[in-house]
Amino acid sequence: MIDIRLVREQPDLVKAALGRRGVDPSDIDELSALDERHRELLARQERLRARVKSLSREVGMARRGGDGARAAALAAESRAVGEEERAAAEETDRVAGELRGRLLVTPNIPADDAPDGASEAENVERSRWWPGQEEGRPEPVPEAHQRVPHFDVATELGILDMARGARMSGSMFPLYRADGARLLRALTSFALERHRDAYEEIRPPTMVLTETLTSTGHLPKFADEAYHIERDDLWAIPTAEVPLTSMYRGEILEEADLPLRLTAMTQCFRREAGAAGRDTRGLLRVHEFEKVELYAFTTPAQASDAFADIVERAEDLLRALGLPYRVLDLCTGDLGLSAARTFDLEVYAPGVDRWLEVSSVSWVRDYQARRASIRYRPAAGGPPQLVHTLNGSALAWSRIWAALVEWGRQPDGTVRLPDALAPWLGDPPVLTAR
RNA sequence: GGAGGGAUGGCAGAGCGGACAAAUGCGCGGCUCUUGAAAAGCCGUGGGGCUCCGGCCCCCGUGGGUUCGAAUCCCACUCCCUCCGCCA
Repeated sequence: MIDIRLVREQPDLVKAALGRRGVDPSDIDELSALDERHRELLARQERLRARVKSLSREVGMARRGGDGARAAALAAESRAVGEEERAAAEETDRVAGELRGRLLVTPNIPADDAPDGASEAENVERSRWWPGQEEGRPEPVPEAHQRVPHFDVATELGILDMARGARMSGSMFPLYRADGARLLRALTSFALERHRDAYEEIRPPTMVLTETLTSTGHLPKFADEAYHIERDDLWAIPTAEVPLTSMYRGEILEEADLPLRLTAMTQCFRREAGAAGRDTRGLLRVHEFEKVELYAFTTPAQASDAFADIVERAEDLLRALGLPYRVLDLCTGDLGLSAARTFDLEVYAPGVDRWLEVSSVSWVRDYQARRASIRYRPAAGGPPQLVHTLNGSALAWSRIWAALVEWGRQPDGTVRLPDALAPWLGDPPVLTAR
């Protein structure tokens, strides 16, 4: 959530900032009006409440003083005021609920340096990398044997079985086999080991409460994108960001403990309701995939370093895997609801001839911390402050798997993988037919 | 799934209808004493909202209810602990 006080005190600033991402200024006016109405109602309710409390105290004193008649009269008056208060509270709650509902779907204020733009077409490419770039070699041109889509390579080798995955779960639920499954396992170990120096490894639950999914901003607005188990009212997580944010929900951290950095590999579940019919072949878009996430709770001052660190770690993995990639600075029109700034990392996959998003690193400022009430006690004293949260994938495996298989395909049809995976897949690491 | 116990501030733990944001201890911060430290003593120390800056209101797991008045009584739910059952 954005801070309602900012809306109250500097509505023009909020309108300008959110206008950059396409929010109608009248939405902000409505927020202001609801807020003002809410405060009026609250003040009225609290005056009544204070009256009830002071009358009740007098009842007690009168009774102890033996003045039964006076006590009865005061009690009657208090009861009347109490009824008035109950009615007032009902209206206050109604307006408060409406205000909260609006705030929950109001997007975050974009960072000043996030590029302006209306859609993904206006994202800005910040950098590009390919193997050998440091030695001055040109961008690689894929060979003919690398121009085979991963789903065909995988069928040849028997390492991915989408048809049988669909048999048990429906389409877009991949089933990896043999070396394909081993590759996935190797990637997770490879990444988690590399993050071990600074990030605590977590294995969180992957089914969460409604409140947990609301804290990150996925609810209420994007309920259609998530799987929901109705009987137990639990949601399948779309990313480890969701449980990790709630790890410290409602807590006050010590500044000395910040930045607090976590990493987690989890299954990620996405209904992809808005993309039905798109990218239905292979691994470009699936309902379930594995991803290693990096996460940080920081003070505001630590946030930009933490952001840079997550981006650097995602890039480091891609370089170690030898995959050509580019870094996109998302324009205001393409930012997710909670994000103030986001860098997407995309790898080029020669078989499908597409850039694939394999990481999205976001600085959320205090937007999720306010929803989740996660604060820190400043070392210098003073009241608790909201933390900043940052998250990023490093990395999402299904698309990495596809890119590795396409780039690594050799003329004989086997797949040569980067040496970085040798500890898990043999030296040299090669995927062969099942 | 069954039986029982529990949920209070950073932690431990009292409070069981009336000035309770809540004893006490620990922890933490400041001060005194001391060459310094320790010990001792004194003082302070939860969060949130609104405010005409005087204050006022809310928060004792969550949500309802009873009452003039609820941390305290009633109901429901959640979570934790112990035992039994079942189970990867």
